[in-house]
Amino acid sequence: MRKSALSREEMLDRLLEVFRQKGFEGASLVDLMQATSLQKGSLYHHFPGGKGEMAEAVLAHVERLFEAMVFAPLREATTAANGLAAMSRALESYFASGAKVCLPALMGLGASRDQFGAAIEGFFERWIDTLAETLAKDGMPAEQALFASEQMVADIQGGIVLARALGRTEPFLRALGRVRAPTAGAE
Amino acid sequence: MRKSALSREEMLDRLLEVFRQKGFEGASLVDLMQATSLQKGSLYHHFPGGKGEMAEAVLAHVERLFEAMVFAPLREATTAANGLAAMSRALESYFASGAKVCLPALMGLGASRDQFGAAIEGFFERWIDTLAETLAKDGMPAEQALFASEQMVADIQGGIVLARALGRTEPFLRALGRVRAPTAGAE
DNA sequence: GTCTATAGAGTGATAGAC
DNA sequence: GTCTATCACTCTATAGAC
Repeated sequence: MRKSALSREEMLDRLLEVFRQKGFEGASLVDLMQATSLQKGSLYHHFPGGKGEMAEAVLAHVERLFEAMVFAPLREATTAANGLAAMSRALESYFASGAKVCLPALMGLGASRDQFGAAIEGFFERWIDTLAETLAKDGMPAEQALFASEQMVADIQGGIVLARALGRTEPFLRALGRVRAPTAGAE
Repeated sequence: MRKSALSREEMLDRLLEVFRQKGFEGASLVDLMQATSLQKGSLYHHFPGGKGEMAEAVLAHVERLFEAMVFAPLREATTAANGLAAMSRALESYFASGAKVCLPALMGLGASRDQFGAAIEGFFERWIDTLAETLAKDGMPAEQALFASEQMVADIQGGIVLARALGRTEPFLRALGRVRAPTAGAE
């Protein structure tokens, strides 16, 4: 019984799902145990720091997922339009068309911001910066690209808020549409 | 029978502040007692349904605040530009320039959405609808006004998310700026 | 034997309800 | 203030791979 039943990746995926659904304060150890099919002792073996260390690891996991799914395609795109299209596609599937929440945003709004501020801040800074570099590929001045990127990320996050609040996915999908066609709204 | 030390309005204001800072799950009865200077028994006298009823009452309170501070000025404005300026001013002070969170948004993202979905949905629907009617005053077609309103609310909510996440108020203030000057971004 | 992952009884503290 | 349930967490034990 020594081999790990779950890979660390799979474990983090399941923990992420619990935190996304219940938030940090709302997620109990029992929830986390059930999601991973692990007992308390096993969870504490992997995360000696308890719930806090789990959340920290999950936030790092999310940033790795974004690096692979969003940031890398943005960097590799040759034109801004291509990059935006790739990002839009990735976000649509990652956020399940607006039904699923952005964990760094959720934790940033709540009280857990105090404990995880650095990871949350890093996540959004990296997103906005990477996006700005992509927009600069079309010759947009650096400062303008930064503002446009901030607006796009804000629009997307607001789209998720509205989609969740209204119980409809359209607000999120329309926000993605605006990002894909920045003729209206990016400058 | 003693006179209650706090008016109901004042009580709701203080409860709101706790829920804004800690979220629904994160707010404990002790937190709520301290914020209101009330004992458990007194709190349960005012809200027999416990924490859930407090949150319900606080959400209704927030909608009343918005009605007075945001929706009414929007309705009374003679031009869209005047309405947007009034809304922008009200939001800047209500959200303390981005340092304070929007409770319906926070609760909509978290698990408390299940319990308070109706109030959260109503809040945002009302906001978007009122805003769309204001934009229609300048002759914008109804459907376009609805999309533009949704985008504005999304941009503002995203601005709050980013302001909190990054620990800077500028993303929120810039979102308000875009709302005030809808030449870039509203259509 | 050692190391690693799983397991679960049991701790005190605190939760929300009444 | 009193209640019980649940909280996050500790500790010790065990099973199997090396």
